[in-house]
Amino acid sequence: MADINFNELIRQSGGSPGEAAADADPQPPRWDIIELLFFAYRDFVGDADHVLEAFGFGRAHHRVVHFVCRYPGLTVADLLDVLRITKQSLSRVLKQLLDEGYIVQRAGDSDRRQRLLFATAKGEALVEKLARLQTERIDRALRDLPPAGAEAVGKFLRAMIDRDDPDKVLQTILHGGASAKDVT
Amino acid sequence: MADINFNELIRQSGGSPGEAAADADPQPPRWDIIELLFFAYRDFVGDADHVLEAFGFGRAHHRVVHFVCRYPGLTVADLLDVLRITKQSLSRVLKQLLDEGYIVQRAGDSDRRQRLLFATAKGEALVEKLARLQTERIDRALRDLPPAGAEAVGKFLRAMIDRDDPDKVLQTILHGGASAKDVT
DNA sequence: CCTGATATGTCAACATGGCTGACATAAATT
DNA sequence: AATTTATGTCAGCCATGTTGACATATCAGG
Repeated sequence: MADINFNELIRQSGGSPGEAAADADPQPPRWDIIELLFFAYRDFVGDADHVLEAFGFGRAHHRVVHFVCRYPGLTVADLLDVLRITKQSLSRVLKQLLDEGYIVQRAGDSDRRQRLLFATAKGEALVEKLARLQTERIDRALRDLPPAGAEAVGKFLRAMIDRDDPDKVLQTILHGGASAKDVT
Repeated sequence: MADINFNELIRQSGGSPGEAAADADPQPPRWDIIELLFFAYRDFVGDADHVLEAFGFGRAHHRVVHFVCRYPGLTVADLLDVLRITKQSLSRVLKQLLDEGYIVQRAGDSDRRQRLLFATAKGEALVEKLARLQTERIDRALRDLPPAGAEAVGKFLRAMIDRDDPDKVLQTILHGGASAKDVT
């Protein structure tokens, strides 16, 4: 293995000292948070990856069945807004999930062009299995924090999300509170 | 657009009530955090994506040049550990970054088989440009938190990362503190 | 009722960035 | 001298994103 001593090699926080020399470093890069986000998210989604592999699915399938399960009656258009992918990309994974009985469609009530999507019991079971894994990791990470700390984490994550052009699901998450029915 | 009322459709937190009926719901899924992580990370990396596109690069290039810039002298093997990809995948993007002058190689001192990687000024400029964008988002999100809140976010992210089989870079991040030289 | 807009589905082609397997070279190690 | 290690490279496959074009069903308005 390589024998580098990283502790001597880490780039120091200050910028290269050949610039204007007095620009007061407006916003020193948050190297720590940037990298922690990378590693944390990698391991977070990694939990699900192993299980998904056994089902012959990928992350794309997880995202689709997750949001359909969580927001029953979601239309295809809504799902496209949430995932921000093209309908061609969606249709590939959605078709598999439909064929294999993880999701069912129903024509819309007021608009019969729409396909309302619902997770089957099979789909719900998969989503819950995956969520359980990820929840374990989250609980473990929140366990050592005071209640105010856990609250801060939620606030932080919300504040990291773009406010402009939020889709309906995102609106619900940001404003409705996860088990909402108390939105005006 | 679809006219679903999400507030009526959100799946309630409790599980399906057809089970053992008295298993006390060991760990209710953290739907909120799971979804916030998805959206937050999507927007977080989205910042960089637009800039990268202008350079003809993708996320893979960003990760490589980022870690090389941050940990100068990183070997190829170390980089593979950090990114957890195969050398074939790495070589594709690494070659481009070398050809276009964002990164340079040098033979190792003690082991001349190794290729120590260093970011050029051009590479550093790109990394800092991207880090500045992401830092703005992070600062914005931390701004409204008390100091204890920001600390909680860091702790949370660290605790979300797998401890087993950590590579050297990760060791440094988790234990060395971002500007470390005080590790025994 | 006809017309145009909308919601969805589908075909074809392509790009990125993962992967495996096989093999080559140079340098270190034994 | 033989083996192992660090790296590079070729060839091909897979998952998942993209664009463009086009078909169908349905809604909505004159």
